[in-house]
Amino acid sequence: MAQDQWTLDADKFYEARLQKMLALRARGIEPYSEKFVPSHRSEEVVQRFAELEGTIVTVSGRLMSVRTHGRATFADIQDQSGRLQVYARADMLGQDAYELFCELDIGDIVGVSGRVFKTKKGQITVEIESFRLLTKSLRPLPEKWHGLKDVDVRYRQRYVDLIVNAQVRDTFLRRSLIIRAVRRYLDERGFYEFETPVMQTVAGGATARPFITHHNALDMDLFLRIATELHLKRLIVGGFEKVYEIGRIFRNEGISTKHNPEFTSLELYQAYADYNDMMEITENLIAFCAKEVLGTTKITYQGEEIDLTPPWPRIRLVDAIRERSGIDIRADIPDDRAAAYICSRLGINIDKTITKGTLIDKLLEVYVEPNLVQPVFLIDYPVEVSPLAKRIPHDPQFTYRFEAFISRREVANAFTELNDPLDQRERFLQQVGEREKGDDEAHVMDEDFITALEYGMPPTGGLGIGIDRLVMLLTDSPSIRDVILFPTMRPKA
RNA sequence: GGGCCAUUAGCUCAGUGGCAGAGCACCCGCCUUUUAAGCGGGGUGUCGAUGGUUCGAACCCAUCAUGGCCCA
Repeated sequence: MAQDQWTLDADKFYEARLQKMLALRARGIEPYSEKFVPSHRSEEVVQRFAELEGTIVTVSGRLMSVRTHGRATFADIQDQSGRLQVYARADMLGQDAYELFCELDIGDIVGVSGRVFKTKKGQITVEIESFRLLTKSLRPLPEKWHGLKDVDVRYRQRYVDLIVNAQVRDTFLRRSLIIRAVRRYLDERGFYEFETPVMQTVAGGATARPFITHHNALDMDLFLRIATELHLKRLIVGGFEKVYEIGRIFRNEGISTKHNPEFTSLELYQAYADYNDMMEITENLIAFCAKEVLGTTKITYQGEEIDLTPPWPRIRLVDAIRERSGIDIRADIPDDRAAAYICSRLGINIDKTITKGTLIDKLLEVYVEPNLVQPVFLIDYPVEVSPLAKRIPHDPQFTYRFEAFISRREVANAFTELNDPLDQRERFLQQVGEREKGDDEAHVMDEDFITALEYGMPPTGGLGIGIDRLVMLLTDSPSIRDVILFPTMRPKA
């Protein structure tokens, strides 16, 4: 790393800029200036040209391109809202100031004041009367036509990506707006946002491998959370009735276009509700976000039209699997032995131990998911794969659980929460059994959570939504790395 | 974990065994309403790294590194 830095520092472009910066300072021009107060954003100057024409405005931003014509120069400055053309004339600024302006480099951050006008070609422009260098840039920006494409550099140096790729800037602004919309939707409906521990002695609430860290003073290992579920339900036990958390989750799994080791989830819990209420929240919340950010519930994702308008159809998981694969979960897979038989019959390969649960996951993945383009709720999941969901009383091998799918991807997972402490213990023990059989993603025992349930948790509906996947959907992004600012990367050699 | 592909100038990319290339960026000169401004001049490089083959390697081989796509 130090070597890398040294190599960069030896860079010829850097050297030239550094000398330029030092020369400015020697002349009494501070290259890292202080507070500067613009009167308008560049976008405003363009949008409100009719009223601003002829008036003096002050704008600030990064110099993105320069067109010099001898005694006059055009340049584009870019602030968060966009780009604005500015125009510097020697006769207006005076010889010294004009020459100083010409010494600016692309990438420098400047503040300018001047009169708003329109050029012969109709370009809205600010004719500079005064300007100040606010920050000298010592590194050259990528070129103006093709921008920055190298994904390795784009992710590692996202700041450069954000400077030169307007599309990327737009995606992350939308991400922020989507999360704002989620909060607004929930806050307006009486939900309270809480924060629960990221470091836990037991990482539960999902089936996934956790990251391990170490607390020195206590000399003990801690796990980074894989879900917010069990703590939020403790809050329901504690008497809060509508709670949610938008937070970072960590899962020690592979990295792909759909998986980043750290990602953001929304989980919410509502006392005295059930999974039907969660379905309503899911479809309305996602439709609300789409409307807030895109102005419509009819979106295009990777070339496919998707209509998010509620209500979304509800299909029982058993029916979906039977319809697509011909396998009837109830009749054909009574136990793990039957599951193994089905696997060999269908030629399905499962890299984990074949159980009823893993086979159902596989059938879902292979036969059902590829067809789920339009939003749909698959409901009533088998108890084996749903250790925290309440059983359906008249059909106890199944639970009040659903997953919402859009564009072949799971975007929400929810259930009527299991609040029977005895059944919960039984389910945990079942999971511990799976773990002992070698499934290191099986759920762990959490005695304190059971104790909480023993104090009594009201009937409750709970919902989890993957924020990153939602953002991918609403920004038409093919990879999760397009919606995570600083995705996990190996260090550059 | 496996397969395939990529890595050449600041950026985007050509270059498949014989002097290291283009456009933009950058540097120098000219140019007062341009806008992928224009005109003239200049190549600024550890060809990802390390070995090997060869008279000679950016190019062929091996290993490694990072990234991408597909599979598990």
